[in-house]
Amino acid sequence: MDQKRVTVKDIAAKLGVSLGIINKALNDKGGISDEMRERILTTAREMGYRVNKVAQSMARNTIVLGVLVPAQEKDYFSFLKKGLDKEFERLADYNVQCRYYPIENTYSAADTIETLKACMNDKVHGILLCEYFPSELEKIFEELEAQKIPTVLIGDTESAGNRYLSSIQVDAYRSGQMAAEMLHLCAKKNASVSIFVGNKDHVEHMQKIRGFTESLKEYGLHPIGVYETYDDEEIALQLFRKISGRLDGLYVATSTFASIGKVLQNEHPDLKVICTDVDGAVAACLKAGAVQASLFQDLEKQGSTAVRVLYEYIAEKKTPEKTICITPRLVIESNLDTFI
Amino acid sequence: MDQKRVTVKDIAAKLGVSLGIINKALNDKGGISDEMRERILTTAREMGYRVNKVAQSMARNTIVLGVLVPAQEKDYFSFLKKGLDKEFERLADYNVQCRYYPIENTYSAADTIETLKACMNDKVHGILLCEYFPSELEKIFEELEAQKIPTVLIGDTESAGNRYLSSIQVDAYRSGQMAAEMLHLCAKKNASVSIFVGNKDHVEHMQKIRGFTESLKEYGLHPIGVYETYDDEEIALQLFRKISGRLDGLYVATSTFASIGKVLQNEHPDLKVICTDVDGAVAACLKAGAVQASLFQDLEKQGSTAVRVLYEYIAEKKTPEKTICITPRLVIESNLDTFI
DNA sequence: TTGTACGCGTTATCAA
DNA sequence: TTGATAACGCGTACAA
Repeated sequence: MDQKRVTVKDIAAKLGVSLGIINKALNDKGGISDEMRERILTTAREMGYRVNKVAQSMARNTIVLGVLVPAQEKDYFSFLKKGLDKEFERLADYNVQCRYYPIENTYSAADTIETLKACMNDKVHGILLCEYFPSELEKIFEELEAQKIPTVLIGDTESAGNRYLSSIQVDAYRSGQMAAEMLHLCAKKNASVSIFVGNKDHVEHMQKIRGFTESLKEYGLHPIGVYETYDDEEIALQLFRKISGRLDGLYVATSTFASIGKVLQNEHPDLKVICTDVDGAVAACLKAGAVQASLFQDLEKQGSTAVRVLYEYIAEKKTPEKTICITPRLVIESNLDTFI
Repeated sequence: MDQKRVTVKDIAAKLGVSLGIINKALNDKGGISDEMRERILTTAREMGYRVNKVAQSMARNTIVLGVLVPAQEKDYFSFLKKGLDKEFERLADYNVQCRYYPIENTYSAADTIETLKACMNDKVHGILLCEYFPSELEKIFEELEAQKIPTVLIGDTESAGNRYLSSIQVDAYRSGQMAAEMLHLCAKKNASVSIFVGNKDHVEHMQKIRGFTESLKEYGLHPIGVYETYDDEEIALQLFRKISGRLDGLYVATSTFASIGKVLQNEHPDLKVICTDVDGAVAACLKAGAVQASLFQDLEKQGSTAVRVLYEYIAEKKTPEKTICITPRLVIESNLDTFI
């Protein structure tokens, strides 16, 4: 740690060649003889050369990243955006520019394609896609691949085939497992439990259901139904009222919890409940003891991870995992304040 | 986000002055008229200037950080060191050097003072102290303060008076609270519970005791004793055998758990146990269901945070919190693998 | 008090 | 295929 780092200059001096040729060798560029490349690479290795990323980022051309976002930002999206902005903030000093491209209607294939084309026209070096998107996009993903524009997805990957660099996701299967384990810990033996999701069509929710029900077996808990709330508070409440009588434990795997939370405190003192994420309703119920725990999905981290992964691929040729899962974090009353 | 960042050059050009004077104004240096400073600072603000840290770190002199470590590394220390090294690795590109100073006997005031003096002789810009240390150090801390060498402590702060920049600690009080809450969730009502710590003299352990016992009251759990294991597996086991009969729940607030773990699985199926950190024994018991949860103290994060805080103070004049608490993370069986 | 010039480690451009 | 040189944004030493 004490001695100075080896620089390209040191290599050039040792070999008696110029800096330009060193750069070509180190970066796999053309216009250099095989012999020279070999010579440079071996001495670089011998001398323990490692590129200085800071200097590198100053010298190279600006990297431009295009981020496709929904034009009408939904509530949950603000957390994601916070993560994106935070990471772009950090990368600003690294000579990285971010360009946001709002999509009018994220359910329209035409809108999405149009926006992606605009992105490509602007010659961005990488693309970030942060919403569910329609299924007729195969063609445009082919085009992106042909133009070697790496694309990182947040969430759903269905319509992208395999033509994306990486996707950032909630570790949904594990969420289900953790919820089941927590219910196992705090509910009575052989308890009857249930799960509420938004929509079974959603891959993420299906994984939660799988993780949950598979773990239930191991813990000897009794599943009594999977219910879809369609993320509607009214529906959620009605479903809850219908089944709450024979319920010992409940995993609310979606953020639609407020309506249930209200009746929970007074009417169902013995019901054990695991929630998802942390909003005002969840926090209140945790404090009141009406909810035992919640699984914080850390959207902000998803956002910052997505940006970082894309940047590192472009700037440092680091190939990320095809699927990056963000592990949910366990929230209970006594660590609640660290999540707000 | 789209347009280019304002640089010192831009400010100089707009004002028709030189770069040197801009620098003096921005960095509170002498040899500049008040009027000029004012003029520069206001236009800098108007133009939205923000320093480019990357360029800054390349241009300035190397920052040298001294790290005092125990010569005989104890087991737990390797995790801390991992965090230190990781952060130094990251900062290497930022023109930061790290110099390790081993202390022969960390319980000897003379050894510690000698090492600190060596550190000062080398004109380090900041110091990191990562071990408990003796109590006769007030003088040397005064000297450090006089020489304006910022010092960050990891763990104990007793002998430093108030003469340190910041200290990084486990959030011990909260650990106690979280353990109590977890026992409340999984043990029966009015359960009798106990806590094992290493040593009551240790501030950190006292805080855990406080957090634990205070929370017990709120949850209606019955405390039946605080026990010191002196981090000795034998003692821990003996204590455990003595009281386990009348115990419903146990919080093992120190890493001394292996011996208890062995007898736990067969002999005490109904006892609820919360552990600290994750080693082989804890992992095995979590998998077997003999331990319900553990509180991961993230030593690695403590290490990296300490380095980062010290660096940011020196390089960016960012004054950190006097005490930085690392919140423990809840480990259960289904997220266990993410902690190893 | 202000200005000038050079250096940090790398990339990029153009000439040889 | 190779070399020389100018950037990138800032700090620093020294000259004016």
